[in-house]
Amino acid sequence: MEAALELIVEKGFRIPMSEIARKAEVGAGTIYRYFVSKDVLITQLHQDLEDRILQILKNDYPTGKPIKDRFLYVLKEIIKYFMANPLHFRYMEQFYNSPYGATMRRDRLLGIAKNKNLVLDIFLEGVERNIFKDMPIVVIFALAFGPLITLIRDHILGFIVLDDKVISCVTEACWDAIKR
Amino acid sequence: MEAALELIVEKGFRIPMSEIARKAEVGAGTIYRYFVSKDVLITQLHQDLEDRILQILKNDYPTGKPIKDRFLYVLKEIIKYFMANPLHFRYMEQFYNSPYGATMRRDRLLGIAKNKNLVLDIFLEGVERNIFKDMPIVVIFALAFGPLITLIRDHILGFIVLDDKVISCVTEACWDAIKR
Amino acid sequence: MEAALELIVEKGFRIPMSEIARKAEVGAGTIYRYFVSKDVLITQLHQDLEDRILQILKNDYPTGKPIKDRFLYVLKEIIKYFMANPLHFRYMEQFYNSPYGATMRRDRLLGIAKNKNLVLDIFLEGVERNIFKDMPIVVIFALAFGPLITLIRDHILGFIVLDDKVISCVTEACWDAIKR
Amino acid sequence: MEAALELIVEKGFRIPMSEIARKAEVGAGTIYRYFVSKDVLITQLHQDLEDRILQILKNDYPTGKPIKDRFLYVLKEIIKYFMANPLHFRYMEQFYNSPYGATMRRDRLLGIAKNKNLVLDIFLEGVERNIFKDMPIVVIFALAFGPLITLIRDHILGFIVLDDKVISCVTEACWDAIKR
DNA sequence: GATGAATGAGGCTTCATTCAT
DNA sequence: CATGAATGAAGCCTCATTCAT
Repeated sequence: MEAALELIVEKGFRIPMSEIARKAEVGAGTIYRYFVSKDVLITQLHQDLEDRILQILKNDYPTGKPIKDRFLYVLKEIIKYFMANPLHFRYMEQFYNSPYGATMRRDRLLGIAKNKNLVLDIFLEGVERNIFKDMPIVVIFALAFGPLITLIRDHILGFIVLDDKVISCVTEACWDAIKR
Repeated sequence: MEAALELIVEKGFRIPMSEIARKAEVGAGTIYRYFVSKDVLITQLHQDLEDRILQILKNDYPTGKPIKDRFLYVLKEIIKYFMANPLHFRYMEQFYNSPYGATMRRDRLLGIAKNKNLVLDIFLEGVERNIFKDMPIVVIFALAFGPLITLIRDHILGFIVLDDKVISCVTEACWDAIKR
Repeated sequence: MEAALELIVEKGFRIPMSEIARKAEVGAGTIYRYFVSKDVLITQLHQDLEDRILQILKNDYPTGKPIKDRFLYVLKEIIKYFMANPLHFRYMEQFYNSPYGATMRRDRLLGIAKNKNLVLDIFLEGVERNIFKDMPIVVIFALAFGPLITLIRDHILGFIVLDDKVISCVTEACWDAIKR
Repeated sequence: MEAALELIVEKGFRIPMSEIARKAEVGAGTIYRYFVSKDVLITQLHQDLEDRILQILKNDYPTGKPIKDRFLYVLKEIIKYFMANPLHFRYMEQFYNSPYGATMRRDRLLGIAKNKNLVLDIFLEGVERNIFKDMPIVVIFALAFGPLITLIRDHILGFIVLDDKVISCVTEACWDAIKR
């Protein structure tokens, strides 16, 4: 999976299985003992990455703290995760914008929708308590997470250095965008 | 190109040339009289779409109006364009997140960076005059356009209806995110 | 199909498509313009052979002649056809005794069951008019055609020369086996 | 061998060795401690089945009885054996009509030719004493055993029920076919 | 002696591209 | 200029066989 991750990020899903095998230093057939097909490998890899991110978000989640704290925690954690794992980000991006991700096709890009106990709750609470602007949840989502994706990509491509100061600014700005 | 656009949006770049030819009701070889290769067809198609969007932004551009007016104009125009041409949006998304778009790989997703006379000017002006927050231009970009991408996708997928009211709310929220 | 026939008879269904292509002096992909898959090629080839045999049986069929004449005509015609086309016989044999033929799996080996207007009629008439022994049609079939298969194979393998005299003897013997 | 028999009958020789191993509840490599290769396994299995049939024919063989008794004995014994062991019949059929059986390719289908002391003797005696029609031994073979094969297959496929009465009829009919 | 994970040659099939008509 | 049949390189996957444990 490591080899697949690296090669797919570098060359796209068209990478031949044989090349993945070579990079992983195993025989071509060996892969098929663990993944029924190329499609399954690709989907599985996505699943794994998503699970990992969700796990990270759950660790140290500041349950009970004010809503703004929790919101900023999630944003920062996601930014930090993808800064530390740029390959994961690039993989997710490719996956969602390809026929492979076409089936799920939700804005689960950051594993958000699935993680109902954490992120979704923040938004529901924010809307109910009139802390957020009066907009559909989906729009709140877009305002809060949309910039992150663009920004992380820019960081990975080297167009910007995301230091703590910038991260603080940006996450605060996202808060500004959705707060009433 | 019309046939290619529709098929690629539906099935991805893996669509065979022969199928594009069939949909276009021409012979398989005919395509090669107009495009040297499949790659060229795909790139050309992207180029065409990008040019069209830029052209639209230039029409009725409110030169001379206040910066906020110009900012909102650009955002709304982009939203309206992609709402009217969902295939174009989906194509662009696929293109950028694939090895085809890997060479340019700038955040030219909306043809913005290229259009230096319009959009970039707005941001430069906003930063210089201390209207915007004190952040790198790239970050301003992300805050302003990131949500749009997510939102347009949601609209195309049917998760939300973008009526004039929502559009106004969102674009205003983007303004909130970047304004000081 | 000619190339496939010869190679399959010689080496079995395991023959690679690439080899069939080479023998047919076409590119490997060309076959797939005419047959969706190897399975289809194999099944189609069987179908064609069967149709040809049925066609031959219909030519010069002695309608109206006594039942014994018609019976002997069919047997002899089949023997003569396969003597003239040994590859066809060998192909049919392989086909029926393989998973390919498993779906039909009837004793249509000689295209008999299908040809309801000719052969089946003979048997039905023979049983009704008490000319044949009092046995199920299926058994009559077996007695009449079973020996042919064995015999034709022996002839093809060179164990016996089927001249007109032997053919007459054998077909008469088949008649003896079923007549009351 | 049991597992191989069942699987090959069901799915043909293309069945993977690994599947045979699984059905036999042994490791994939274990098979190779008893059979050098897949080909050897397949051939050996055939050999075993053939030997078993020959053995059965020898038991209770009515040596010394009239030729017709001995003839009918052999036919009935074969029918009974394959009715009791339909898998064996199907295996033999597949084997002979495949490249595996191509090397022997004699009409040893029922292990007859090999069993010179029993079956062949009957035919030689019948011809010599002018009890049978004046035809080559091979033809006599075909007339006597050809129908059996067809009939047993029909029985296994469920097209007919071979009760004692039908068996008697058929074997008598075979006798009619070859007797002068 | 048994195991079963690993191997990699080889098979089927796809499809971008060519070129004779 | 259009056509579409032909091509064959290249990709995915299978499976007989091996061998370290």
